[in-house]
Amino acid sequence: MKYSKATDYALHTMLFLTAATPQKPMGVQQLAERQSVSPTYLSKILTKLVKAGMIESTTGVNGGYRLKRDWENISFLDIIHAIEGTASLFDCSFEHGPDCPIQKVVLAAEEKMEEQLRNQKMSDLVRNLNIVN
Amino acid sequence: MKYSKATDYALHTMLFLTAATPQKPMGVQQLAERQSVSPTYLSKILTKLVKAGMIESTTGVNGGYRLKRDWENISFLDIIHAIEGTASLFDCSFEHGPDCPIQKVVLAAEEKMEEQLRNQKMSDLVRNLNIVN
DNA sequence: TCAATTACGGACTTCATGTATCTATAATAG
DNA sequence: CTATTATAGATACATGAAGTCCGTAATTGA
Repeated sequence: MKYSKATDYALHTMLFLTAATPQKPMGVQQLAERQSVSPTYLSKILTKLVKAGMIESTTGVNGGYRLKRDWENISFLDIIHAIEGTASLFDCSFEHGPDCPIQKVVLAAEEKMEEQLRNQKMSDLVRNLNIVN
Repeated sequence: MKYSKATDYALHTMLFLTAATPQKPMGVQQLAERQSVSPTYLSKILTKLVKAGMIESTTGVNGGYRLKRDWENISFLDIIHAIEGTASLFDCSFEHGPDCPIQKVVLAAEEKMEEQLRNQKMSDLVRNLNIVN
């Protein structure tokens, strides 16, 4: 069980955009080069972030991706959910009613992890960084 | 990102064995029927638990699987690690030194989840159950 | 108006892994 | 010796991740 590389790309891109906070949008070309990933693939990932409302995109010359207002409140969990989906990481496939005791335990543990990821904002992380990336 | 069905099978089997605590070992045949899974497949899963030292197996007639001593201290995390492995669920594939701030955040969150799973013993769960499975 | 630039979306390929089955082997009880 | 049971290897299949290719749409600047 692992988070996908797409999540890795998304988190790093968001960290960079948060640290940069440029007026001008940044093209996927430059963003892709920083992570040694193909632009078209990264584009697909960033489109998910756009649809989740975290960033906005503009086409045409000088277009690209830029943080939206409220960017200071974007958490790790927001980004991860946008890429991985919001399904819980355990589904009891056994037939013993709706409340499986095992399911309850695992989901409670997962909730602890999500609580941490929800409390950690990207903007907080940038604030504590000297070197960027 | 999801826990595998194998983990689901392993957790349920361990819960059942813990609740049953039989003198006689229980054959994979019966264990498999309870979960509607093929015996040979479940066998492969249980072999992992054997190698992890949680249960022991005996071949031949009246053979099967049985809990080992110290079974009262087996945690959810022990079982999950035996099946899924112990690798962390996030690896930064970016090139910026050994300490990636993103990695640190995600791993700290994962540690919170593992802490819960480590504290929850199977035997504790059984103690609070009226109906078994 | 035209051309260059940029994001978006669909189809597709490739590869790794989970899930599962089948069969042969080894060990043990009676 | 035979039946029963776990173990291990080979194999097959489905699914999803990772990534590519190409056509379309929108926008800017000349």
